[in-house]
Amino acid sequence: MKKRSYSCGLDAAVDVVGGKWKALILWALHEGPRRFGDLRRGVPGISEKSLIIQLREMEHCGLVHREVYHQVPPKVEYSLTPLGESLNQALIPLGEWGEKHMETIEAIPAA
Amino acid sequence: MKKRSYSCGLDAAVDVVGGKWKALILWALHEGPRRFGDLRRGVPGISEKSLIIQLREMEHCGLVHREVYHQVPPKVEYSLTPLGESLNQALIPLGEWGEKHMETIEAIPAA
DNA sequence: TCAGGTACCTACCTTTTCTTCAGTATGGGA
DNA sequence: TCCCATACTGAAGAAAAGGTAGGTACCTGA
Repeated sequence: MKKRSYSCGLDAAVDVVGGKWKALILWALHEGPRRFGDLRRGVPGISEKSLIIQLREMEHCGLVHREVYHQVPPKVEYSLTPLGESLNQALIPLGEWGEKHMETIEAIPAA
Repeated sequence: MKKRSYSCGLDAAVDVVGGKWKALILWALHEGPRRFGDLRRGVPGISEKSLIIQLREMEHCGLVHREVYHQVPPKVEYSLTPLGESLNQALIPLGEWGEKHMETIEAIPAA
């Protein structure tokens, strides 16, 4: 969250789910609660540090819920809140678009 | 475009439309072609430089079309390609989500 | 002759984001 | 006694993104 006022709904949504990882993390949670280490493996390429930061921010925004089990070794489960769930629904068409045009996208030259 | 392979469709879509501005620019084009200066005014807060860079990248990806009119003073129109149009469609639910939850989002404390 | 308007480009700098790597706490098992 | 696994934290630095300020080119009209 950086802004306080938005020019449109998309502006607000991008502010919340923008960045390199948030959408992917949200997506990785859509089948139910997952542990930290499990999430880390489920979002290929992310570093521990980034994952934690993103999770904290999304928790702060009310998108994900964090449940600590006082065990040794520690166990923490992350899950979607209803708000996170609704956002995830809104991301489905975007995911489908990417799926459909993935070959086109991959064929774009780097330079 | 930074990656060559994606873990899922959403990953690919985020790679294409990620960042602070691309989604907003795409959105601003959804009613038809717009001139550079017009776009600049239509995407509040963006700097000239960022707008140009984003437009170039999206042109490169085949999302927008750039039409130069050889006039003085110069006139350049940007419009959506069919691919850009389809991506825009996929962004609609996200925009609606943002619209619906904007008050909630704005109420999130900064710290 | 000279400012005006449009669509840029370039250099420089700051801010933000991401990664890497090292380290912490806990208690069970070898 | 020491190592293991998990879920973190912190420092440091690189890389990416963004902003600012200046300049270019062209023709028009004053």
